[in-house]
Amino acid sequence: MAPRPSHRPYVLDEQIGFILRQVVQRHVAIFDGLMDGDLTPTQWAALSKLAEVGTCSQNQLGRLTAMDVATIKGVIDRLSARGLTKTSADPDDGRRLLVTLTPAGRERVDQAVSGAFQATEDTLAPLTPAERETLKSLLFKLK
Amino acid sequence: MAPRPSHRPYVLDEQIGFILRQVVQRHVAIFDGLMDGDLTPTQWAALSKLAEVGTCSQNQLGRLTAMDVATIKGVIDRLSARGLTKTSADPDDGRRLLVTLTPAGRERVDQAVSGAFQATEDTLAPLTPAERETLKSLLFKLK
DNA sequence: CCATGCTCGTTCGTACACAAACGACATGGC
DNA sequence: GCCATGTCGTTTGTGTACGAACGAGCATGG
Repeated sequence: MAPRPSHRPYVLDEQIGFILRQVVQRHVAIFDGLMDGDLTPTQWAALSKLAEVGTCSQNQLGRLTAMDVATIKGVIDRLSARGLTKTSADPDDGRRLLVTLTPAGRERVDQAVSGAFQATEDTLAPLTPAERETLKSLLFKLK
Repeated sequence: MAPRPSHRPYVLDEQIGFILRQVVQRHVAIFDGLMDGDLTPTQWAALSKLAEVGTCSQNQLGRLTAMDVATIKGVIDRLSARGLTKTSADPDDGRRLLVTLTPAGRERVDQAVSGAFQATEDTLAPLTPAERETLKSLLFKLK
């Protein structure tokens, strides 16, 4: 008797997690190249979401951008240090820290939008429009 | 004249980078849950690749696992500190640092393989087999 | 046999990412 | 009015991730 005809071998390069990591790496590299290297994808997520929804609490912004409380804090600290965002206490709730885009922040957003679109475009460049839709709908199911 | 009928709005949640980040987050969470929390996806990549190819140089291992030289160094340092890998100078090339799986490392790999398969399985659970193949082939083009 | 240029590994600095533990505050139910 | 519960933000610790600068070793051309 053969000792269990076997498990198929584990091939790292076929695993979805490993593939995803590489796709993200490529995307981040493209993104950084288009942003004069002064806005990371994470920082851009926070800024653009803030432009989209207006002032909101720090934790709320974290939820909207899929960031941990500790992560969003660091991101907002860095953006505020650069004068792109500003925080203030919520008069209605002593726990909340309200985050707002400064005028400089709004300007940076306006100026960065086209690069952000381009980053999506360049990342998806190897795919046809139909493939892009397919990919997005499949990834949505895995969120 | 209308001031340029407009840019479509930038909606963060539709951008491939933002979606990818969330998919990776979910995958990593699944992976960590299946590994007794003591092997990260990155550490597993290094270990399993080492099991696959046998001893190799540190930078080479980094290339095989899509890690920066600085990143692979940190990963190997931590794995070696835990006794799962071992490094030694290459007698044939004074620059190279050879990395090897220790017996304990090999044992940990054997014991972790099923969890690694399961992580892939659970991550892809929302998709049909056909969709999984489609997704993988699309992602491959974006690597 | 030596200069040039490449690769190897290290170090430093910055930026996510998350768990866990903590104190402050808000709110609903009693 | 008060307590239980839950939310908000902070801090600490660990682990990726990458650019940039560095020194050392190797290999090739001249």
